[in-house]
Amino acid sequence: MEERDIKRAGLKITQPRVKILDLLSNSQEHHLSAEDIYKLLLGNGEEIGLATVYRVLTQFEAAGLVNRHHFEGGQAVFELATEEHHDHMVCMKTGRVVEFYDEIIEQRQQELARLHNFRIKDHSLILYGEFIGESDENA
Amino acid sequence: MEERDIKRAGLKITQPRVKILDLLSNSQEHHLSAEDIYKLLLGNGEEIGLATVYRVLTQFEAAGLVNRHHFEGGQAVFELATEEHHDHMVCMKTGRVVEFYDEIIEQRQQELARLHNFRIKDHSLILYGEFIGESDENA
DNA sequence: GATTAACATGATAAAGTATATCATTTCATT
DNA sequence: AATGAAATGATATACTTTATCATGTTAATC
Ligand SMILES: [Zn+2]
Ligand SMILES: [Zn+2]
Ligand SMILES: [Zn+2]
Ligand SMILES: [Zn+2]
Repeated sequence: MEERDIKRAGLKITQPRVKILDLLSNSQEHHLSAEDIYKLLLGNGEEIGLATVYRVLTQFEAAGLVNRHHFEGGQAVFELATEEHHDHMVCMKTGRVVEFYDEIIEQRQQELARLHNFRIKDHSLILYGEFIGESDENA
Repeated sequence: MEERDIKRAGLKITQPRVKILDLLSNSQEHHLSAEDIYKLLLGNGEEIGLATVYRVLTQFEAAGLVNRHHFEGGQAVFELATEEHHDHMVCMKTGRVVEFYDEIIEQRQQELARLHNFRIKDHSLILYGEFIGESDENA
């Protein structure tokens, strides 16, 4: 994701938009809440408003540049939409997020939808638990 | 679910608790938000406070009497925990909720967890879309 | 490069969902 | 019925997100 993509979305290339896209592209943990992004940017010495972060993320989502997920814990998290579709395992101790994709599950969803005369537009599969043998020291 | 279950949970049998349990037991749509419950009870002429509804639902959840789900749309919804585990399809037009259970998906989740050294404590699978050939007249 | 109109930002207000507080009421035991 | 413990409900507060709007920025045009 780069400036090209912002323009392609019909949005002006502004500092806040570029900064947010850069952060999502380069951050180690790439599932970030709006507030995470806001604080990380402030920590980097950038000037940005929280309202702008929320607004831009919503615009990016509408443009298909980012995906929004509702993990438990109040705040939605965002990630770049560069990767293929995947679902998530979330560690309840450390907050660590691992992505996975399983063709069998995806196909069964379609099959179940068909059985119920349902057309799937989107879905959310989140496994909550913990990684075995992992401490929560860096939670 | 009945008064017996409230007592079993170590809670006093009070009017608000009984009313909420009755509503969840007898309501046509049994996935209700705290505010749904509050307004339905008020509509029935019952006197109850919104804070009590939230408090009681949280207690019921902790006691395993109800399950909480985070469908999209801000408010969490609750349902009695009498049924076996199931997942949900949610119509984005009408709000209609259909429950399903698929052994293959459940087993694949376990398998994927094993592959990632993950112990599943809980999971959430929600399919969003629409039921084919259904209008949104009573959305 | 300057002009300019449209667009974007950010401080703040406001909305929406849920929890905390606490004086009063209800429950359940004696 | 008396009584202490627990629960209620009005309200305040917390928390996440969106709306408002004066000001600042972008990008197209000259
Ligand atoms: Zn999936
Ligand atoms: Zn992801
Ligand atoms: Zn399931
Ligand atoms: Zn259900």
